[in-house]
Amino acid sequence: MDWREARRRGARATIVSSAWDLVREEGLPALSLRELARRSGITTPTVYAYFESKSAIYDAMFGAAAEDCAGWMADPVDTRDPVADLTTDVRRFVEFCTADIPRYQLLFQHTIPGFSPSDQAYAPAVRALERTRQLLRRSGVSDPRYLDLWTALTTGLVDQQISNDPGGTRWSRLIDDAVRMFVAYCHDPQSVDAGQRPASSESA
Amino acid sequence: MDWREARRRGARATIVSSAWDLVREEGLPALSLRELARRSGITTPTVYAYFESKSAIYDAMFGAAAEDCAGWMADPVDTRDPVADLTTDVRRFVEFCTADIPRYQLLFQHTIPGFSPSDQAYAPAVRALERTRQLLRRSGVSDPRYLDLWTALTTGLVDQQISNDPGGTRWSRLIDDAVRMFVAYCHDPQSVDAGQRPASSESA
DNA sequence: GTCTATAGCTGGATAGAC
DNA sequence: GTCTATCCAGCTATAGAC
Repeated sequence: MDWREARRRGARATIVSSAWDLVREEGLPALSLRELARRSGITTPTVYAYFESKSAIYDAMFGAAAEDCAGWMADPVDTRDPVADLTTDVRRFVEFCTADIPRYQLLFQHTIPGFSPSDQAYAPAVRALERTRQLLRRSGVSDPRYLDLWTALTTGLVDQQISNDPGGTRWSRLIDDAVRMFVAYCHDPQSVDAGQRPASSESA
Repeated sequence: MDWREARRRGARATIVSSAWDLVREEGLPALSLRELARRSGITTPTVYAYFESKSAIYDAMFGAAAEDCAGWMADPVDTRDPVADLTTDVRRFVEFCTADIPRYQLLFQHTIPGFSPSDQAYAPAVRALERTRQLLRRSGVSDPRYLDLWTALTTGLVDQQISNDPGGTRWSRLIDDAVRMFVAYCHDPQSVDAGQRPASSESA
């Protein structure tokens, strides 16, 4: 392995780390190359020695965050209770997302005007989704429609938690309910009509 | 009613309308007072004759969009089938959100750095939520926790539809499933364990 | 690779004449 | 209320010496 290349990677990683520190404090759109250079102890042109544009920095930040996400979610959860494993998985996901909102915005919302991640930076997210797919399979859910329903449910919890109760637990504490609701329906979607119990009171 | 005041309101409304045209084309963060003035047929200082700051323009835009939302959702849905009414309501909501993504971003995501809506601009959103609460009640759901679960589920569908399949129907076509899943669980949350059916195949 | 210096542009907001 | 003219600040990105 080339030492020069290793040095270069290290310098890039330092800049990306400073960039994350910056946006955590100032917000995702507040990333500026001047301030980034200042915090990294270098000057703006030097930043361009490592990244060809601001967008390339966002891409490297995206890649690092996606790796963090994959690592955070990767711990084994196999307790021989598939539903409990699913619950653990969502809990981890919600914790990961709510712990760092700018990171969530870059990874899962498309809030930066010109930026979309490269395939390389996006790869860990694909792996994470595949892992979720397998967890669902072990719980007896394999219909791809239900995988979509699952991602809607979990990102909805995260989204509401972040948007309407940042730092709180108003939605994250609903994870157990959400998972049980989801699994029950996917296991027996037809049975729901039998349980219908329309309210008789109150109209218009 | 004062004619001067009416004129003033009309001019303000024109500017706000131009602002929405602009962000629909260029994206929410691309709103600039220069371009807004140009499109409105006036100059930048004149904008300041009607709005004291850029943030005030965002606030007026928010208020207009919130009124649009309330109006869009307000049509009666009473078909004497509460669950069908709920489904109609979600369908309307998803259509409203996906029809105009910058509008969705301003209303429901908090993506503009310094901006948060005034209480006045926010009021229609409160009314809409109250209406949803009543619809849920008519379906036999009154636990506030389940209202939160409901908002998570519906915004999750919108969020995934916009983020991962803009212009498509990959998530919006799951609305029926989502509503039935939700109602079934809320009507009988305890029954779900009975339906457990862990998959025996496949491990690690 | 790293710097100084700066180009080139766009932004929000204001002064002051009319 | 509306304009012309402008201030001042910030930004990305580059030129060119070392």
